[in-house]
Amino acid sequence: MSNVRVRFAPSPTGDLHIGGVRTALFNWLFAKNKSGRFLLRIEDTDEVRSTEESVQVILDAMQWLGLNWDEGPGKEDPKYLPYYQMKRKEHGIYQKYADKLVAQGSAYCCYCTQKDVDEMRKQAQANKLPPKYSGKCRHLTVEQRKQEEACGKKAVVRFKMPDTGFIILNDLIRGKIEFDNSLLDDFVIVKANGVPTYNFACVIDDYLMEITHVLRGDDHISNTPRQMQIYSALGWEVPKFAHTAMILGHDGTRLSKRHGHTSVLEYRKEGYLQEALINYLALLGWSTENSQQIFKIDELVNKFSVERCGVSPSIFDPEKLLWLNSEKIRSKTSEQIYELFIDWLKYTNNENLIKGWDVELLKKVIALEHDKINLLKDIYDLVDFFFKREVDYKEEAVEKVLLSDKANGTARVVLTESIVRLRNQQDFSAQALEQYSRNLAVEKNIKTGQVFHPIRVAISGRTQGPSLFHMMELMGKEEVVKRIDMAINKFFR
RNA sequence: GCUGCCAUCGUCUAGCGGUUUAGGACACCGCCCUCUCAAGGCGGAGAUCACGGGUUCAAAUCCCGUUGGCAGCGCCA
Repeated sequence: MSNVRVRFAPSPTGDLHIGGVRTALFNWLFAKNKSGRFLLRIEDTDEVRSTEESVQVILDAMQWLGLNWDEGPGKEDPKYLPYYQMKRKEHGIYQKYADKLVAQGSAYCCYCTQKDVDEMRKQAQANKLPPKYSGKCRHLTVEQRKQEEACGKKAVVRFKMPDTGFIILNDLIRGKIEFDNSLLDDFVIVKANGVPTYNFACVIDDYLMEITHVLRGDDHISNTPRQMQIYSALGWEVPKFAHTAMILGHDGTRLSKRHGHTSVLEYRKEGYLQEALINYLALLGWSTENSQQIFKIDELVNKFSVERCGVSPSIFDPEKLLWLNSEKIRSKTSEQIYELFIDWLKYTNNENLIKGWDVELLKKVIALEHDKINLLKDIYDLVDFFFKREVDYKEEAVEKVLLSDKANGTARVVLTESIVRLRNQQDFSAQALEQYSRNLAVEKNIKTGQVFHPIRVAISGRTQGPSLFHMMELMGKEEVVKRIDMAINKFFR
């Protein structure tokens, strides 16, 4: 095992997003590829928006995706726990370092109100300067501080950014990026309520959890110089950073609700396979030399490298995801698809849909419809006519194949003849049935299609479906005859 | 406004100075297969490599600039 330690650190303020999954996936792949450890840390310092339910949803989603963590909630390592930031806060972890920074003069208490700060930012922006906090409270004397406290004001702790110099980030994906310190303001590291802010908690935890590599979206690039300054002030070694390009919606803007499904859960409900989502997301912002498209998870692990991550953002393409899903489904056995279908029904609370269905028959029908399944949710509509007592005759199909001028006469003859002859048909195998049908066509001097199609519609109610003769074989003589009879009664009486 | 990132077919991408009349994949179109629908096979269309300058014998590939897009600029993460 290497010493590589990476983490996925979601904030539990909603469902797990496509973008979040991609970040988690890259971290997971990186860890597996390097025989390192993948940790899950819950960044719940947003007391207003963080929820218990959201934590559970994220945990469930990660599990479903197979992005299992080596350390994190439920898999605590005594050396690094706890894995929830609010719990870590209760342990005084952040306060300790905030105090240290204040004591050594790298941070200070600030009593400015939200309003004051807004005003300063507006002012700066009006002067075409970057919106910065002015540093007003930087040099408060002990006296002045006491005075502010006496007024009942609660202080935030601000980090003192150097006024000069540059900080250089050597990004594993993008190379060298330079930041001008003077453009950055003294950002808050501890809020008035004593809770650490993201940039601070993140650094403290990454250090204490001995994170070696930080892989995250490039929307975090601008946070990096701030975080690096904290590492530096504390005399800590900076981890390696790798900023991946973001995933955008069809209009090229940051993926959000208005782009349709953004939550993993929605994809699960739609009947996407976990491996299809993983495979697709791996393709967004990462590629191999030969542009391979379809990967097994192990292959992904073996071939992944940050060096081959792209720098330009990519647009999420639902169509390609769908294609990958159908590919993954096609690569499974019908037994496996059956299992997945059952799991999906359970997950969506639809088990009653197939109540009373013959499981063995279902598996065989799935095999027959195999390459038409794009999503697990497609299966029901593809197979239900096998199991229903009453055939649901589609109006269009009946009109076109049974009743139209073109079909008129022959459809009726074919069905009435078939009902008698099929009843006496000894061999009900697909092969024999095909022979029977072809013979009938020759005998009546009509095209094979004029035999096949009416029978298809009579027994299934639709014009589309699996191989007719295999369908008949599976249904069995009794059912086929019954259905043809039903059709005759319905349309030719 | 400030700062940063990015720029190859509609989309995901290969490409790391000559092997490129720019390769693959999705989607699209056509043909074949065929009892329908799919799947599969074959083929097609689709990219003046954002633009403009350099560097070089040679540039999608290196450098500079321009434009455009996106992101960040919170006591959110």
